[in-house]
Amino acid sequence: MYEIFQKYLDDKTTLTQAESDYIQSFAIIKKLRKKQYLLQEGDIWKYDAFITKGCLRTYSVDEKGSEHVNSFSIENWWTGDRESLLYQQPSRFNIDAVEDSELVLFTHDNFELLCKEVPAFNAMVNAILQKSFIAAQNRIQASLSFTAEEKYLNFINKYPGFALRIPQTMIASYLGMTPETLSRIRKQTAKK
Amino acid sequence: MYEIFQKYLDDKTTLTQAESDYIQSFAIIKKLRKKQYLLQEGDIWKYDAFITKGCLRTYSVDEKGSEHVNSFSIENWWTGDRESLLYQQPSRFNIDAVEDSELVLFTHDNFELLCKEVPAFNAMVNAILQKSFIAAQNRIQASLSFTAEEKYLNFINKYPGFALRIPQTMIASYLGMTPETLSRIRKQTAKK
DNA sequence: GTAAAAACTTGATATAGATCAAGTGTTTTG
DNA sequence: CAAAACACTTGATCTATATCAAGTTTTTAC
Repeated sequence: MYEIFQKYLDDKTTLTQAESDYIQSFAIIKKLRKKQYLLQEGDIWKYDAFITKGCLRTYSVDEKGSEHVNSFSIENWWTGDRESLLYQQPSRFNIDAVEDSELVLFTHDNFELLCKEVPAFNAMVNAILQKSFIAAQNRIQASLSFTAEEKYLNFINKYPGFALRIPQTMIASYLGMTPETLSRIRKQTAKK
Repeated sequence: MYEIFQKYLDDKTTLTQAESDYIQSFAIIKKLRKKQYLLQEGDIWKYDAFITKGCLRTYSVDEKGSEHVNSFSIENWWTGDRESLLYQQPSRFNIDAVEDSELVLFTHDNFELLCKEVPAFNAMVNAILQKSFIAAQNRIQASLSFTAEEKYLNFINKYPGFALRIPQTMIASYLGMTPETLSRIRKQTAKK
């Protein structure tokens, strides 16, 4: 499955053969069965993880035991807990597989080495971080200014396809509403 | 007021005198009166802006005319609209001064030049972006899992001092509730 | 220094969305 | 392939927070 990551690199950067090989030398391939954890609350996250296939979800569990989905990540995107990684502190999140999935992992030490030694790789990583931040900003704005229905319409517009792969309960949680509310909204918008 | 930015740089990086001078050569000092705009919706944002004094707020206005505060930024922090900057598209946000404020601006072209030519500066910028992203993630989590009261308590705990400088109406908007609700929560929590 | 504007509080009422509950359909798994 | 577990729907009711309204306090600006 490394080819998919290689294709991603070729698309996002211009690398010499030596650089490509160097990057690949650090890659760890990991497969996850549906529902399998990549990270559990309390663990310290130590990787940078690229998804070549499947779908993962990042969520937290509050004192009442309710789950809150922070994000979904699918193939050709990255996942992990940056806060736990940066401060090397126990994670407040769980990450698990929504579908059978395949990942390319780098230990963060190796990843930082790559950033240092391969300028184009570093530039790519910064560009990703920029976009992640912008996406997070937009999510905050949506959560502040949209009604439940608007949140749903915005979601399916922004991420068409997600709705087909991810159980409604999880999408409802991601959007900050109950599954019942989402079910009613879907019924209502289907009519129109 | 450049000294405050210089102190920030000295604190966050190790620079040669030449590098320091180089950075300063691009700095633009800007003063803002309370309520004055730094950026208005529809404008394209072209700077990187560091606050040496005061407090700014970033907000959007929805179709019904309601304002939604996306963030506050105070001295020793950065502000701007990264989405507008990165894609050079009209901003959906307004940024204005909550108090009389002073900024150090860099045009983004110069800023990128600095990132390219001064590695320590580039590293600092990446570290800021990391932290900004983590803060945004945490804000999303809070908005998904907290009640109105928990949001307020989390806010004053995380940003003590903000509550004293920023009108309650704006804080309420930042927290995604009405001013009336915040007023009632404050009354209630004061009793305890 | 005073009038106007803004910010905050408090009460009454409304409502979007939550919760509880029960039924149906659909995967998963031994 | 059967039954348990899970996902979704629908209805009835509840509740946290919004909205509307009026009064008070604080800030702003000439």
